Amino acid sequence: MKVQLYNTLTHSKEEFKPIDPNEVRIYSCGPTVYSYAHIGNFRTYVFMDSLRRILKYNGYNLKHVMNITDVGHLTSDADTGEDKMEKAAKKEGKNPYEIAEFYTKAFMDDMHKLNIDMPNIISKATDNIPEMLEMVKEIIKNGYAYETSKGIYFDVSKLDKYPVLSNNKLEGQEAGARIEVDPEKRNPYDFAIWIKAPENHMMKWDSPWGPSYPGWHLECSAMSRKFLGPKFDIHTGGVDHIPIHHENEIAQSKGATGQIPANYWMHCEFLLIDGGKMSKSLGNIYTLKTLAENGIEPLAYKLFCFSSHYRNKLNFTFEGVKSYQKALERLRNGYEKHLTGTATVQESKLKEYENKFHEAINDDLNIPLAMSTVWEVIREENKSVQYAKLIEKFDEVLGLDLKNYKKYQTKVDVPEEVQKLVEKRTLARKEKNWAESDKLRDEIKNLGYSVKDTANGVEIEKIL
RNA sequence: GGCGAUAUAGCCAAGUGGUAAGGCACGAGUCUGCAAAACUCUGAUCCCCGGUUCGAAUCCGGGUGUCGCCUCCA
Repeated sequence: MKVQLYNTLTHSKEEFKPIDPNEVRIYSCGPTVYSYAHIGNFRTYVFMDSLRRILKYNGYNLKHVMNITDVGHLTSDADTGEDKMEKAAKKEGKNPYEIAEFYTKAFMDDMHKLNIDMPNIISKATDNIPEMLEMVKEIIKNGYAYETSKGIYFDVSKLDKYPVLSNNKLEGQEAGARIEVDPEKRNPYDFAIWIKAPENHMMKWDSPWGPSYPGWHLECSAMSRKFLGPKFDIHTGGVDHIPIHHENEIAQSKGATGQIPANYWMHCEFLLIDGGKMSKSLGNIYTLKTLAENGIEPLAYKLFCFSSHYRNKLNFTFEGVKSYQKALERLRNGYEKHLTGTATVQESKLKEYENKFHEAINDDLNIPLAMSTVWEVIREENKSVQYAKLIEKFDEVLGLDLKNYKKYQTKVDVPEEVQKLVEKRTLARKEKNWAESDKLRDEIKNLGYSVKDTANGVEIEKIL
């Protein structure tokens, strides 16, 4: 079955054809590890996860690289701001390497919680400085860069075409409207590929231009070429990367190798919060931890991401994400029911569901549509292990870890006080003393726990 | 000012020419001492106006609203 992917480069859906039929080569822009990643960041990694899993589902082998940005990402694109890593380090009283290590680990932990299928190569920018330096030299040699007092700048006017991804018309933009004009720059859109370090800069390396450090965009160009070669298949990132980061990455690669590094450029849309932008001033930058504090599992957030197509904005609300916490639990329930089912299902019926699912995911990752098929199978009246197996197969793409559903069933530590009340209530119920039993239930509720009488005995849950 | 996206039931949303997937909530029911949970059932003609067409949520034109980017951001 053909895989269709939307390519930002051509603004259209295209049939996916890998360069090497035996191995799809992918590069994904990874995190800048200067603070905890938020749920908006993770939407993009959930998208990356789906892409990986869908390609694998279609039988492709992957060689996939993701970078960890631990240097050179400035707080302003005017090449005047502070390095994010150093800023965070200053704030937390640590050195930049400690900051990077700490937040890289936090990031990996969260990725694991989301059951993200990880790229096989994950590499830090600071481990690839020689390759970057080499690329700077090539770009200069090829006549695409020049030196100023601040560093080495890429000359966008030397390119046949500068914005290739977006339709931004440079003429329509007012140079310096919002960023300072650097008189040494030849064109307003020229950007730093290599930056001369000020005296107090902590992360710096020797170079022909003295102690200095790389521009943010350079790492992706250098690392993708190092691990995947000058031309690979797919490049992923968030939509915000389109106008600057990916344009500049393409510019650098063209300057060094003469070609656009990837054939397909895929971008995940933003997550909105309550219909608007996520921002520090509104205090709505949520992390997986924030969600956990509200009783939302990481995998419920992942399922929430599946409610919308990756190229559409998705509106996050707590009400909305809670509904997927519920849905996740029902998904597990439904799977469990099939697991113990004894009905026999015709192969053709299974095939029909499988095709429907497969067609949806192959149509530019239409997971929201694919989910409707998943629910159809879950809700199938005839409970059958065959359906359970089919759901397991679907979960190879979804990555909701349904097979291990038991692992996620809430195990709460109940305080002794509550435990005693529960026992008293069980006794009262045995004696059919409903008044007493209901009174005890209220008392337990006041302590923050709810009791449910199920066929298998009493279940206690912490009220969130 | 430039670029772009979007407008589908209470909420989140899929669907790009043939009479609207799915999830959650609400309501009803089964079960239960009651409740909860679980399970089943139930709902929309698709922002407005005009056009193309045998036929449009789906194409075209106009309008209105919302949102994003153009500054760091996934």
